[in-house]
Amino acid sequence: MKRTSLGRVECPVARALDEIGDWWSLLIIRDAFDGMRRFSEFQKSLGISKGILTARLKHLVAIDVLQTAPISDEGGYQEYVLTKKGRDLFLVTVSLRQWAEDHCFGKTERRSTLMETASGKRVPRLALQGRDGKELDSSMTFVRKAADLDDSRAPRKAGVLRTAER
Amino acid sequence: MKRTSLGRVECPVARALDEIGDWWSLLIIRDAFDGMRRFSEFQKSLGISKGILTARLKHLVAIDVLQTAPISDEGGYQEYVLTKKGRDLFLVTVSLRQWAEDHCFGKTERRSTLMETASGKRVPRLALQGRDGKELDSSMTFVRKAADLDDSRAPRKAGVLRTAER
DNA sequence: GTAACTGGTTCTAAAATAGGACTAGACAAG
DNA sequence: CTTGTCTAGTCCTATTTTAGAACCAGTTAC
Repeated sequence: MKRTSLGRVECPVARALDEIGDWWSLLIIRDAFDGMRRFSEFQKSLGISKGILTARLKHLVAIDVLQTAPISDEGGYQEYVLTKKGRDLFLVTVSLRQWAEDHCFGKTERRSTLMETASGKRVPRLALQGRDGKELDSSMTFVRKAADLDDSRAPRKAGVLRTAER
Repeated sequence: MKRTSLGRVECPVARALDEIGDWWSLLIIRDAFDGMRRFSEFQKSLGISKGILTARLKHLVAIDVLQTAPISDEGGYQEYVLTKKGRDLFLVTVSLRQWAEDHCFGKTERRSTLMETASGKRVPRLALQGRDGKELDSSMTFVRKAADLDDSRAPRKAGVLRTAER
């Protein structure tokens, strides 16, 4: 009973999770953003078992999120660095970080914070701007299935999104 | 050897993944954004086993991402709707979606697309704006550990982030 | 009333994980 | 160049999680 693969599904969210949605990948990527490069650095930071870390790093290299590079000239150890594809996960980590800051910490709990180097201040809120410049939320969008290419103004199939008030 | 918990870690990314970083949660949330509410809708859409779906829904209700509501007046079936905490995951799904659109599809592969209801056009790119209004990338930020509260201009501890060119 | 559907629970087998023991090659000191 | 330590893994076992199917009680449809 192999874990079901989402690699060939048409929903991009599912494909993303198929590649980096496992328990450890995004934490490894977060550490890579934080400057870590060596096997032992990741292992120490995450407290992950070596077997799992080996498998995860191999997978991330295989899907071109990380790349190996010789650590000095020829022959010695190697390190893992983010590729462009890996660096492009930055906004994913930022969105997760901001969500957790809002919802997963008690008022008095300490947390690490993402800072802007230039200003020395906290990074501003991530926001999705619509065509008119105003902020978009989920109720102002819908998903067009790949099959509906000729029907670009189709409303959300299931009707109005119903949500809880709080 | 229980899966290691990240619930009490100080890094918000880790806490977020502790709550919703498992194999199915974000897909359930994606479907909820897409208007799904009933157990059977989720089960059909995801092709997930009922036992797992039951566990995942219970967990999402327990952490207040979803909420149950009676489907008609008293006694009948119930449905699952997003709470505010759940709706606030919108940008997480958008960032994952845009990343996968860029990196996980062949040129000719069909994909579903997130559309803006007002304009009928595709939702614009998500962008993180710095204090000066310019777009921020990972190299222009650093993580301030909770312990360094009094040291807000500390540079990234591990030095310059090294990445692969491509 | 009966048939089908909904929303589960329970079972088994397979896969993934944690944690530790072990090891080949790199590197450092003398 | 010899010894000792470090690095980056591999391999093993016990436990946990997952997939998939069977089963079941209450609800709705006919």
